[in-house]
Amino acid sequence: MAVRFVRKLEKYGRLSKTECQVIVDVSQNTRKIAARKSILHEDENSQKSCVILSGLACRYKIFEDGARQIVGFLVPGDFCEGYAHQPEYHLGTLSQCLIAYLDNDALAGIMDEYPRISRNLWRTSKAEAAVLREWLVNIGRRPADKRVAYLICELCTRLDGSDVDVAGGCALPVSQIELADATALSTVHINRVLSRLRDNKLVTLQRRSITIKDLGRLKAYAQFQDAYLQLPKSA
Amino acid sequence: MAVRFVRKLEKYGRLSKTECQVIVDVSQNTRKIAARKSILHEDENSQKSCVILSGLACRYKIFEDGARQIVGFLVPGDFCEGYAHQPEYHLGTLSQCLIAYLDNDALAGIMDEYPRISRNLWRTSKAEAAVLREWLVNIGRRPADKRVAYLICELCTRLDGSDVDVAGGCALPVSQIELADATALSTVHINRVLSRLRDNKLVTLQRRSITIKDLGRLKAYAQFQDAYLQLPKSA
DNA sequence: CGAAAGGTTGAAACTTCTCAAGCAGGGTGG
DNA sequence: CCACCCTGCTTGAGAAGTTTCAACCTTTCG
Repeated sequence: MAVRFVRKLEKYGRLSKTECQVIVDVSQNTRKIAARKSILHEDENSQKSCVILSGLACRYKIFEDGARQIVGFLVPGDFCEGYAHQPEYHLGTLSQCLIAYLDNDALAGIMDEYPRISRNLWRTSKAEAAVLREWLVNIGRRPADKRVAYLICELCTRLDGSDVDVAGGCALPVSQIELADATALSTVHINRVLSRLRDNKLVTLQRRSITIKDLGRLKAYAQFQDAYLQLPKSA
Repeated sequence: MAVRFVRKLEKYGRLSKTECQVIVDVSQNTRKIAARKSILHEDENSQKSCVILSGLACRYKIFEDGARQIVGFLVPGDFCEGYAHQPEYHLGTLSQCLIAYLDNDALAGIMDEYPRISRNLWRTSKAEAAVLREWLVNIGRRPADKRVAYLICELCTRLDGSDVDVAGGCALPVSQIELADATALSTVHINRVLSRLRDNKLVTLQRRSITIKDLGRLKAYAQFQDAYLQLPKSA
């Protein structure tokens, strides 16, 4: 996740010509349906991995009582693997997505042939863990307003690092429900937080698009440091 | 982290004879000092990794205001890498530990020589991410009592999977302060939670040791499933 | 146009935190 | 050897943040 994989994608592109099964997953426009309709059910497809080529997706865990915790977003370029041992986790789309699937057996063969691939996958996984740590800290230690602001900073920064242009504003197909599930807050509270952030002229999130007047101010407010994302340009 | 590395440790053992610098880090008995005294400061030693051979350690992030969030515990056999891009993270001991340090340059050389190492490191990193996801869900979606119970289940299960014998009770050098920092609760609340768990005869945590009358009952209460730890025997 | 999903608002309840004070025990110095 | 001190644990009470419930509004989509 997290790390931009332009270079890596080229590699995967090379691989996909021979090994990958590229599938267009045209999910419904309705976000909720799209999110509920998972594209990688672990119990069914744990032997597959995928790369997000376009669109926005997320990983989430569903509890028996229906509660959901989103544990990460996936932007174009992100690699995502099935969790063989965690059937309660799913991968779902938040918008129309183009996704390249990759059979895990094929991946194993590729790693044998190209040793650098497994090293890159290690990097990928470490980057994902770095993001998870930040989410943990964010949910664990920050109050609601900064928590939401921080998540928005991360999403925008990662989108900006992929193919999306996030200057001042862009499409962000995330509903308040999904924001709530990602930040471990209730939807009602998310709503109040967003209106406060809007009143404070920090960020406006409406109609599936986001407007940030002053990204620097938002980052400062959220105490957001992008080093953990290990973006090429952040160095 | 998370995954038992008995087999892997043998490999590291082989490596350490030639490449690793094995250092005994005898931290003070006082837990707090030990925890505060980090053993891998990112700004200083980001080019080093290590393997915990014995004892209990943790990773944590410190905020400017002194708040701390523990993002993971390390039990014997766990591999731990420096975070070059996240200087606010540290690695600290919770008890006397024996730690093998490994220079990252040496590690890179080893990976060139033994391609399977990088694949194993990928596995390691994926296992760490799996644990982080569970922590995220735990902190995000579970009420305080179950949250603490869940963490205790994880710690005991992982310790049981390393060299420690956890039948009914064992040493657990974790203070209430550290539990609070790991579960994103206040120490006062941790105290009340622990006394409730004790009253309900689920778990007793006193004097640096833990007593569990009925582990199955505790796991059921915490809704703990150990599949994500990918223990050899859990299959 | 109607239905369904998501967004908005208010009020009450609940969980958790903060502040504050006191207790317990282990290690250290007199 | 004892007293002291420091750290961690315990307890109470009030405050704060967040959730829940419920109703209503708005937008989207068929």
